[in-house]
Amino acid sequence: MNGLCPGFFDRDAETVARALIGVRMLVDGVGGVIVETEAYDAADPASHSFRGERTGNAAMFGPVGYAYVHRIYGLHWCLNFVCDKDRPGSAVLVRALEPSDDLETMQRRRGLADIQRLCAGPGRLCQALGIDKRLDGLPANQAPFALSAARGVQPVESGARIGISVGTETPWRFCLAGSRYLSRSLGKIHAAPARSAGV
DNA sequence: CGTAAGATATTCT
DNA sequence: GAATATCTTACGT
Repeated sequence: MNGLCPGFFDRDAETVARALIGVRMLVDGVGGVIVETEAYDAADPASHSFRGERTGNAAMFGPVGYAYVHRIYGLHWCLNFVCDKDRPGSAVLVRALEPSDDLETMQRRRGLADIQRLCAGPGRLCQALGIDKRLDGLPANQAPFALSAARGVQPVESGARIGISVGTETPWRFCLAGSRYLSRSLGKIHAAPARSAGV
């Protein structure tokens, strides 16, 4: 069952990113409460949709409410939900959640006992929940996904996004205020470390 | 707490 | 063939 209202993902990326804070997300019964998200849209140079539709990001231009899963740095998975039915190419990246359901499975997959860091980051979250390419293009309101609405209004703080080299001035990162399960605390982000790959 | 290094799928030239 | 990337972990201070 899905506790989110029908038009939840119809709205713009910023609104959806904010609304996702406090939502409980499970994949095959494993997961927790979302505490950190980031918004992206087609006008955003940091977004995968910025250069238009390409092979691999088709889900981002598909119907809203679907998952867009991709690999980053060749090693880690990232989970997004497509949103904004009037502006194709918008999505919300799920960056961190507070583990609550089936902790043992997540700890086993991560090989880590520390609850605070189990899902504190996009790659960690995906590893803990077993998210991979199989889930790319699947609807968020069907198995294995299970999303249930947040209880009441959540205190949300916004700040600069992480891990991108452009568009860093857009404060489209959203966190549950005071949560201990964030990937990084707000305000402590030193601007664009960026490129340094090869020597 | 900060800086540095690692390792690979996908995309572009 | 080369460059890029919505990170993570490890280690030095």
